[in-house]
This record gives sequence, structure tokens and C-alpha cells, in this order.
Amino acid sequence: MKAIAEPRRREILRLIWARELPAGRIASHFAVTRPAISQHLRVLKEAGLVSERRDGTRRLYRARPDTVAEVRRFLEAFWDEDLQRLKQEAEAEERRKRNRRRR
Amino acid sequence: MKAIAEPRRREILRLIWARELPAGRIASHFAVTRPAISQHLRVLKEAGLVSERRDGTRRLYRARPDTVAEVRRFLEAFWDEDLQRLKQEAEAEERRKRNRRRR
DNA sequence: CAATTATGTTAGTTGACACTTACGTAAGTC
DNA sequence: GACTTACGTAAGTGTCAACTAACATAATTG
Repeated sequence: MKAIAEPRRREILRLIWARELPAGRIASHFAVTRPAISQHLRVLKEAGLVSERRDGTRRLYRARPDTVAEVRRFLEAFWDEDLQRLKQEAEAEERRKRNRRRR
Repeated sequence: MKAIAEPRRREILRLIWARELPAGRIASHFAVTRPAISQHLRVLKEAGLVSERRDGTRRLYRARPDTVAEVRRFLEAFWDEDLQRLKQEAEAEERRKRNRRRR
């Protein structure tokens, strides 16, 4: 979650979602220095959000759809947990109404 | 995004999703001190994620579904942006295949 | 109005974080 | 093997974030 909270890291993720990119090309998209991006990539990698593949002197990065999907599911469960409860409350309310009528 | 990245704040949000709660009762759910929760509540309020209502000496908090939904939409756009592009690329690939066949 | 209850605010501490500069390193190139 | 390329890593810095302890404030109660 915290890896994704950072706007720059979200941008990086978007860049390497559909295609592999070497670290240098990723860094060139941003105004900050290359090491800064390198550190962001490490955070993303430690979070399991990107994979790294070495090709000669280059390191190619790519988003890992499975992990991203996992975060997505986690958040959707978070939103839906509440919807679930609201639904149950609505049903309980419904039952109360019916009982009142029965009396 | 950063307001939600904090696990404790997510827990707070869950607590006050379906029902209003006074600050003290929220704080009693956690091991940290009450001021700490008060500060988290301020962060959430500044992010527009919770509303505050005063009732005597108490302050009742509740999650704001509209803002939460906004964050949700923002993230879903984030995931889907890429799906969108992948879809477009798949279609472009499809067109290329068809053109090749035509020749 | 003094005492109590429920809560926010301030000051200070500790640690994390995003960044830069300088350096290290592994793989190709002459 | 020296040089270059494409990187990561280490050290240092300023800022922010989460927390605690102590204090301030507003409403309520006797």
C-alpha cells in the first residue's frame, strides 16, 4: 500500500505495465536524478510489484500484474466489507419492519 | 492516497463507516494514546474522508462515502488505464494480422 | 462557579522517506 | 587491460510522519 501511495512510483508502474523498460529509460521520464528512481525501483521490487531481468549491463523492469491484482483485490475487499455490512443492516431493518406488521 | 496508506487509518475508517462514533470510543479500539487517534482523525478529515459533528462535549465521526468512492474510482481508473492500453494493443495486433492476410 | 468529561492542540522525539552527490561494479568495446 | 555504459549502493541532508506527555478548551453537572 505504501509503495503505491507514492505518486512517482505509481507513474513508474504505469510506464512499465505493458512493456519492459531499462532503468535508464524509466529515469529519463522524470526530473529527479537516476539514483532516486533506482531507489524507487528497489521499493517497488521489495513490494513484489515489479520484476527485474538483467540483459548485459542493463536491467529491465516490468510490473507484475499478479501482485498488482492482489493489491487491487485487497482494496476492493476493503471497500466491499462495508457495503456488505450495510446490506446486512438493510436486511435486518427489513426483518424488523415485517415483524412489526405481523403483530 | 497517503491518508489511506496508513493501516491504522484504514481501521479507523472501517469503524466509522456504517455508524457514527465519538472520538473516545474510536481511540479505545487501539493500543496507542488518544491524541494519536485524534491526529489520525484530523488527517482523515483534512483528506475529506470523514465528517465531524459536535454533540455536547463529544465529537462524532463518520466516514464520507462520497469521498471514499472518489478514491476508489481513482484507483480503479489507475488499474484500468493499463487494461485499456493492453486492449488497444491487442486490437492493433489484430488489425495487423488481418492486413497481412489481405496482401 | 468548581469539578468533571470529552476532546483537541502543542512541543518534542524518533524514525522513515525522498532526494542528491560521490563512489562502486559488472558487462561490453576499443 | 583501459574505457565506456548502465546501472546499484552508501552517506549525508532536509522534511515529514507517528507517537507521547503535558496543557488548553468547551460543554455538563453538581
